[in-house]
Amino acid sequence: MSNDETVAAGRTEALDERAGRRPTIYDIAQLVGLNPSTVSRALNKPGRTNAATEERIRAAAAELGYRVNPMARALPTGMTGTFAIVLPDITNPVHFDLIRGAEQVARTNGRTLIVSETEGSAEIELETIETLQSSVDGLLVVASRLTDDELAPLARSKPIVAANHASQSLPSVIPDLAMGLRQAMDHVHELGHRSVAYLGLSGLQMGRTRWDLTLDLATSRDISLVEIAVNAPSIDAGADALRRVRASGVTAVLAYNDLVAHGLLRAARNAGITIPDAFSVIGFDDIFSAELAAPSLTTLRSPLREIGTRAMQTLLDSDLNRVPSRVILPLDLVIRDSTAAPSR
Amino acid sequence: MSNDETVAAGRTEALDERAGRRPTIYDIAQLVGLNPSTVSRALNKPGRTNAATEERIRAAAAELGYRVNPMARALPTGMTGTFAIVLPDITNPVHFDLIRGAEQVARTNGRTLIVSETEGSAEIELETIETLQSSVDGLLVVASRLTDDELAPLARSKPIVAANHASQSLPSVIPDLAMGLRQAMDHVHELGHRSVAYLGLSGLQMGRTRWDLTLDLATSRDISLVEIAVNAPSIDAGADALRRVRASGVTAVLAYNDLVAHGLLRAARNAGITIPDAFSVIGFDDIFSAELAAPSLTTLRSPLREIGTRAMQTLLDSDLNRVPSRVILPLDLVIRDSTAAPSR
DNA sequence: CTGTTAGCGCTTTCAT
DNA sequence: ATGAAAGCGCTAACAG
Repeated sequence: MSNDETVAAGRTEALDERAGRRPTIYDIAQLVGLNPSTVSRALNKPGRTNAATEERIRAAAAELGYRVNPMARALPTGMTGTFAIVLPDITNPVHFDLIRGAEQVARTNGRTLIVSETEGSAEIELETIETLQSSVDGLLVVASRLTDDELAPLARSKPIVAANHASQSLPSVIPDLAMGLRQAMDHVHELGHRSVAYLGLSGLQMGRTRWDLTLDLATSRDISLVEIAVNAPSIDAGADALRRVRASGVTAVLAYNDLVAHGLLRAARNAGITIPDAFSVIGFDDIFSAELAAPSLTTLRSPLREIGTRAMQTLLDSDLNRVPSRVILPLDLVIRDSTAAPSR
Repeated sequence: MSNDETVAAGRTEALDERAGRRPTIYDIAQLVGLNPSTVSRALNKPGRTNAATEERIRAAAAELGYRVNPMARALPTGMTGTFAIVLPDITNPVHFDLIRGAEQVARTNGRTLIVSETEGSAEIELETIETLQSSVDGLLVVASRLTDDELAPLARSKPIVAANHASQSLPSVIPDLAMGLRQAMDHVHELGHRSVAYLGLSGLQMGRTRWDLTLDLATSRDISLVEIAVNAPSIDAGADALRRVRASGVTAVLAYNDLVAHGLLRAARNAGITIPDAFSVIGFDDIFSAELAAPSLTTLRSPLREIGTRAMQTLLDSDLNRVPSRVILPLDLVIRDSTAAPSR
């Protein structure tokens, strides 16, 4: 009889039909002779279906190499299983550790991480967040260029947590600046420095706070403080500042971050200036290159990775209408070779 | 009459109904009194709809703050507008520039980038790719731990391009190893070195190729070459190798990458050994810290960023059934202070 | 040029 | 415990 042939043809046809296509719960349902909704239940709500059928379904799923389609799931549930981290500049090593921490937590929780860069522009940041919002379950904004007033309304549709910068309206995870700066100031004070420069990005919110704190600490220690502006948190910007540092006559400088400090070190070396003889340098963050530099860099170690993990954790169990939490992580001074007693 | 009231009530109701919810094309359609499909057309296929209505629709969309839902779009089209980059270790600075390049190209093309780490495990990599596959339009695999045979079938459902490592079956973007290594060998040879160590990861495919190339180059220059294995492409692994390097009696070493070289430099410094007096060191990649190190590192500069951009471009205009392209980018030796003539 | 209709893959009531 | 049916937001024939 041609019965066999028909069956065989039917099978081949079915296989052909889904050639290339990834199997769906319909394919599984057909294979085990059940309804797709049962397959869905079996796969996602263990226990809410007969143990034996659940087994059959799982077996069929495995056989077909089935993977759930997150997009299709996102539509009815509104849950995408992915989070986004948006930051000004992927280049900055500071952000790497932070991304790494966030990614690790996301991954171990079965979530996916989208990384997006804003080039330090507020408009791009706004645009990015709005675009991403329907694709994610939440956002991590790092060193945001947006104001609290701009961020707050955005956070009403999907949770947003601020990482590495404070926020009134958002949950945030930040390093304890006051603690760190106090240690830095104590250190230079004990070494005998009385004239210090702060190499900062005056434009940013975090920059301002840091300056204010530093000024208070300096004043109370009878240290004179000058501000020298750098226009970017980068190596080159730090190198550019060398002339002004020298001109200022200070004996120690607190750099906005390690990149800026690296730039200063590099420029000094190229100019034949020896550090810490000419002046001491303290960085911020303790990126991996800090200890490799010549001289190795005294710096405030920011728990970047932990900031990333804590921020992602906060995001994972965040509840849209709950009072914003604030996590403040300790900051420690790592003393290396770029600081010493002033030579004059 | 209560007509006004009714209308007003209706309006408020409609507004209430979509409170919190992001507006959809249905909301726009309702607002302008047209069919959702017309809205879809107006927004996506400019020209295929009456100019006036298109304008009205765009205005309404803007008024409501409409944003397309990529998930919803992905379902019927199969296009998600996002790509994934999967790599062994986000920590590795080498990957940063690569990510940065890829992200930049993705973003300027309106695409989103998912970053995923595999911890250098082949199983995790496989799992990751399979999971991600339905969420993306293509994958970028960096320094894959999977074999060509494993990768090839995966690449049948969504395009995959290999970055920074060669592949037979996949389009790939790689640095010109032969060119780079030749320069490195010429450099040490000219300096007078005749006994060199290669500090490599013997497990990896790329590691093997590099070793083979290096061996050929050494042999033809009458340089004796020994292999010293490091178990990870990391600073610590490099530091661990110091004893073996010293024991080998070589006068120059080619490190697997800059991290390994950094580790060696650091260990040497800690042990009071001066480089390049004791032995010369050549790194690989030219990550940003290479020039900051003490001594600054002679290294093969890999066009990491360009590898990232070219790979993403390849992915963007990749066609599932086309012969895999291969882009080979030049590699240059950057001579700094970690290499010098042998002192013995 | 615009409307109708069906469907992408999955979840979720509501029945049975 | 399982099935039937509707719907998430959008696109894509196909009609008109």
